[in-house]
Amino acid sequence: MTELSGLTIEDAAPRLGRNLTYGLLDTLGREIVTGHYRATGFPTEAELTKQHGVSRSVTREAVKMLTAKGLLSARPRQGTVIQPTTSWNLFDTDVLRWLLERQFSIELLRHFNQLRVAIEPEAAALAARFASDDDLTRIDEGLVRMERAEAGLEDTLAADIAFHVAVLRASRNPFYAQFRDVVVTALHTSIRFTNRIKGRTASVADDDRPAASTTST
Amino acid sequence: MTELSGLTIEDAAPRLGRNLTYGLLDTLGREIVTGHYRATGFPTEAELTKQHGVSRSVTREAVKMLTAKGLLSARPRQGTVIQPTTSWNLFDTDVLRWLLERQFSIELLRHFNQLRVAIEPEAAALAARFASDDDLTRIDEGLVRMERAEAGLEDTLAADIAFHVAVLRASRNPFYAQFRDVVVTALHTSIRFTNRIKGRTASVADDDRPAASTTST
DNA sequence: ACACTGGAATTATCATATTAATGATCCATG
DNA sequence: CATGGATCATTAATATGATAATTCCAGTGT
Repeated sequence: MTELSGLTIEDAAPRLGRNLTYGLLDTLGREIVTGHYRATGFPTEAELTKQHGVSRSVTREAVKMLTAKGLLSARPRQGTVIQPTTSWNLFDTDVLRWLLERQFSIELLRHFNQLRVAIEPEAAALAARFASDDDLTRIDEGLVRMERAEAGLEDTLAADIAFHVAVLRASRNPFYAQFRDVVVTALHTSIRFTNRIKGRTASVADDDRPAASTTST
Repeated sequence: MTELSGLTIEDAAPRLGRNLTYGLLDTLGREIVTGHYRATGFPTEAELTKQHGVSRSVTREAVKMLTAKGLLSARPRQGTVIQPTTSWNLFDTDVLRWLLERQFSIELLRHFNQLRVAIEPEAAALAARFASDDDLTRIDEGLVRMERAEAGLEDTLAADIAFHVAVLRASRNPFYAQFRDVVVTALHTSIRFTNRIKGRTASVADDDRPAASTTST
């Protein structure tokens, strides 16, 4: 279901089990965001190695990656502790995916859409000023695909993503472009876990306007 | 100069030399963003340990953290390679700081302000709807401090940061709140490297408007 | 040309030992 | 009783050596 293989998004797919370290990273990330350690506190390095049957190298490197993403903090004697959610990097696609894949993610998705409301119109405005010919081509292709999707000829989600990604990229602003992976992750994850996304088709009409003004320049 | 100790921002200060791993992380991060390895390519794990005189553990963990931030990618036989800038996580405060501390950061700062233009008004709008009493108190305090700063009684930058952080927090949206550390890092870094920021005082008038409407609810 | 195979380079993993940092405890001293 | 300092225990940090897994490249045969 939801055929997406034809897209250029497969590189965004996180090879979870690429090796032991990434596997442990994914497992621990999920457990942290789902509150698995709320009562017990996060285990020590030694306990982790024993529980997961991996070497200390793997454990330490996974913990270091989680530290880099803002989820953990390690100090001698104190052990490894989970950081408050405010310091988690929500714009890290791994963190965002873990958060969206758990339950109670509906509210997070609502918050994310509150962000898109601010980002995407401004991105479209920037795109209108700075987009290159290639950027405009990509936006047009996205529009065509969305029309085809409306007619049932293509996957709606894939077309939606392609269009929004094209606009973000066309802004020629690295901070806006950064939202590319975030948007892909959010839409991708949300559709996989809630196949009944309401209100998305309604927003297509809004998306049409700034894009049309962009392509007309 | 620019007394900032009175703020609650000191926890955002990155203890660079906390240990060997973080020291190497910082060194390598800086070198990567400044293009130090553009010609040679990134060294192998073995070369890094030799060049920096640290153990493989330290090297591997620093590389793993840079991988988590999107700057590197490591595979057997291929070695460790620098990722295209589009995959760097700009909303990671380390990455952002490295980018801003190098030369040519003026354009990045301009792009960042293009982002703030989209974020902050919407954050203020959300704050007007959802801010708690404590949030409003913090916003008012920020306004008072900005007035005092205008009169030369307090550091302008510190007051500016305090106000904007208060608004972002009051939005009650984790994605907007996430920009807290980013804004702090950007303003903090930019002022340290360019003591002659033009146009900042001019923007105070703009900031006043949405905030006033917020506090009046 | 083309598929296959072996070797070499590099990261990945495991294991163990030692060092450093830090919170807790205990004790001497006032 | 309080208090400051020495000591101890715990945990992450660092170092090192060995082995495995991955994958690019060159050669080899067809």
